[in-house]
Amino acid sequence: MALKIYNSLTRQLEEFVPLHEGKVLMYSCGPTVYDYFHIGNARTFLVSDIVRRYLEYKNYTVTLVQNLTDIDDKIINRANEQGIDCCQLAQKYVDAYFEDSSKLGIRSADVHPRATEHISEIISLIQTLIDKQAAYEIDGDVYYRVNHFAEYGKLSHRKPEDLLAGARVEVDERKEDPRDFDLWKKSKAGEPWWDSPWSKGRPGWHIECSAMAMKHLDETIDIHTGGHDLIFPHHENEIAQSEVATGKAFVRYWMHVAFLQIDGRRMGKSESNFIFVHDAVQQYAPEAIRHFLISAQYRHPLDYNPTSLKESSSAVRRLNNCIDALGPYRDVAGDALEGLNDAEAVRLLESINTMRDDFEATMDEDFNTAGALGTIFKFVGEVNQFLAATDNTASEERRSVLSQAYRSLVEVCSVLGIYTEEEVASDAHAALTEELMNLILEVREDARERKDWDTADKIRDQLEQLNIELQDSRGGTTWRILKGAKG
RNA sequence: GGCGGCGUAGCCAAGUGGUAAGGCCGGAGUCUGCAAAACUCCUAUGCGUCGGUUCAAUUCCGACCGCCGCCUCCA
Repeated sequence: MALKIYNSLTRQLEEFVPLHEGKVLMYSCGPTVYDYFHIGNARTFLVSDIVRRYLEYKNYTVTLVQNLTDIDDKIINRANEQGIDCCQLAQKYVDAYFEDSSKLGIRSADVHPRATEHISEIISLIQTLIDKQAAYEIDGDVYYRVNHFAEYGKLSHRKPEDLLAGARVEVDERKEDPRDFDLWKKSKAGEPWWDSPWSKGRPGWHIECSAMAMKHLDETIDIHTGGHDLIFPHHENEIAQSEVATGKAFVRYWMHVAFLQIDGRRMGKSESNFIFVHDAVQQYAPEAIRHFLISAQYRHPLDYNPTSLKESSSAVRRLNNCIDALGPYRDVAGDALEGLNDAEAVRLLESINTMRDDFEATMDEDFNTAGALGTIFKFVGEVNQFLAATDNTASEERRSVLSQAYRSLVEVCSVLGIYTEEEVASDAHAALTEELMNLILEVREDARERKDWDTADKIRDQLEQLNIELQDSRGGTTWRILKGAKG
């Protein structure tokens, strides 16, 4: 099956063929670290994470680079407000970025380059552009000469004249053309600066991504992801800078993530209607937040509201219940599933295969995570049905198929990050917990024998307070520590 | 003005030229001391409106209505 990606550049679904077979070079636009990131930002980061995971699932070797913009007007302003150094401010939010994104299960990129650590690469790229007449210096500032690049506007599908007509561009009289943008900004008093051939100053916003993508990946990369708002001007400018500098295509597949909305409006820093991931993870389980963020296809707007998060929490609980129920079969050996006699087992095996095929077919269509969730939950229902018809003395055949169901389910859920396998609790502490629980359950069982329901219910209720859930069934009482109990 | 997106059950959301995945909530049952979980059944003759093409459209075409976004920093 072939993966297809919607390429913003062509506005079409295209079959994904990486430049180098089996290898994918991927760049994800990361945060500007002047504040915590909100769940709208998280949506984009999460999409990158899932694209990467799915490509790995398809056996590609992925190199993912995600930048950290650690010098910028907003950082300077915010640092001034707080009376601290830009570096301190940036470092604080870099740390927060890693902490919060890791809570959401977003894996670190292979490289997280910072703008301030690539000043020399940036300067040399700017110099190349100047040498090629694609940039010019005025009073220590360097501007990109948009007119020099005939294809300017090809990503955002804008005509040069339209860009002028809109004319919300701040007019700087010194620029040759209002559309020209900063490559290097001369520093004003009190601003941080780096030495350059033109002035003591700092890089413009767009140039860092070109420089760092080329340094850590290549002059042509396969996939570049970012929020929809970055199409213009950020990514348009990246193309202009990079392609003039190298004479090569910069990015082969551009992916842009639609906005997360709140109350029907875009969640944005400038709208003051955002919810920090930092706060959301206090309230909802990471898997629930992920489930919510991927419950719509990434190119469709998604509206945030507490109800949706609650729905996702419930959905994730259903999934966890199913996987937990499969847990006991996890380590059953054997793939030898030829010649099954048990018709039910055969049917479940077919369900497993169907689920995997459907999952892949759906994800192959431009990472349709919402559809993928559908296939997973359909399968959950089938597994539950099978389990309901299977008692504790399941046959070897059934145990083996259940084991396979477990592994398949965990694998696809891991691609989406909506299920995290718990570390095997094997320390002394866990063993003690186990024994204590056995003791408690034994006492409770005695109470139940006597029909002393008050005592039995008291034990159950108080354990629940400790996030331990008891379930009485014919086969006895089971317990488990609730995951994602925040929701 | 230019470019783009969205409108599918109470809510969220897939999807297809041939008759609507999945989740949540709700209702009725099974199981259970009760609960929880799970299971069973029920919940859109209809996919914004109006036209057109077609044997057949929610799916294609056109018009319209409503909502949103980008064109300026924002994922």
